[in-house]
Amino acid sequence: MNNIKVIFISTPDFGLPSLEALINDKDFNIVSVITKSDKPVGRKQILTSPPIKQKALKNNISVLQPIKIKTIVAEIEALSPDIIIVVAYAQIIPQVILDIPKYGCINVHGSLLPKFRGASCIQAAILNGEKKTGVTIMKMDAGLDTGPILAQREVEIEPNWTSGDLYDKISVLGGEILAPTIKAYIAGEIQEKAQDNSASSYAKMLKKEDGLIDFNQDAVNVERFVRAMQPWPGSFTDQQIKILEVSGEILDTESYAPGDFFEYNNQLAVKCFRGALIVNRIQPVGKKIITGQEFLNGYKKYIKK
RNA sequence: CGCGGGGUGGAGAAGUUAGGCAUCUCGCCAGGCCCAUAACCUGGAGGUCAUCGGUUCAAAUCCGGUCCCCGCAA
Repeated sequence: MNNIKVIFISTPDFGLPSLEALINDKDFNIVSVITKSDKPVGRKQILTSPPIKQKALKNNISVLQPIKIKTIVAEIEALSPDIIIVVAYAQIIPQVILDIPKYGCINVHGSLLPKFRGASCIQAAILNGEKKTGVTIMKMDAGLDTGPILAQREVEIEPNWTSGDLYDKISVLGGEILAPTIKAYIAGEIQEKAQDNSASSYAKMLKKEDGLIDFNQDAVNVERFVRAMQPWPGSFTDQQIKILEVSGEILDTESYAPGDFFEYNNQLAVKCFRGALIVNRIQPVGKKIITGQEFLNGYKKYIKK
């Protein structure tokens, strides 16, 4: 099997390893890449292309950037793809498009389905305190991440990993297994495995305000939360202070209220509902990222005696 | 010109609203205390207050220009 006509749909750099894998495999012929429109980015609001578009153009692949994917059904039909591959596109693909390719639409998803369906699957795994998660290649159907599974690969979650770390890992892993899985699938060598809906969970898309830390949680949960919200949306207190990195767990801190900053063994600590955490890196709004010790030295008004 | 915060000894901050001696915590150096110490005590060095200009008897502080950093937004 060679010269498989592929349309690749993705937007963020999460999809880059997958796109690269298809580009480097001569059995695939990428007839088009579909991604989101260019957006103004940064403080200067410079119009910037999605990373996927940049990669595609560098490899002379034509790029489509519809506002709504529904508007280019005819174009997709005209390309007569054998298969469509979707990696983190942030739009629902309508049934009319799912029906176009002979071999259907394939999705690369950043969790071990049926666990953590939805947009923030990676953050959810850390937030939930999972020991491992992974990547799933599945056939798309009308539901949200409900289609039959073609392949999965597991990743151990290291105790200090942020969502950013895990994201990188999973995106690379997805790129590694994508091409072989699709070839095996087209060759009819894969038995599709239906998802066990009773074991499913759903991780809804995060918003900026979801990064507000709830110090009425136990320290162990707050620590996971801080890692899960890194690098986006970040974790912050209601005092306009971002907390970037915490560690450890202190148990004998009865005299403070949840959310209080205090000094503990010459280090900055923050009280949670049960236990407290050492704060390693912190950032008051409008200021640079500083260490807990620096915060202790300079921001005395925030420190409870 | 998308909105907003900031630049003060080596680090992090206060002081700017209302102009009037350069302040605090930490670090550094020296000495002391101690069996000993990252603990404690005493003393010391280290500043063109980002930068350029203006107002004033007097500017970190008020006015104008420039450079740089950060948050929001994406």
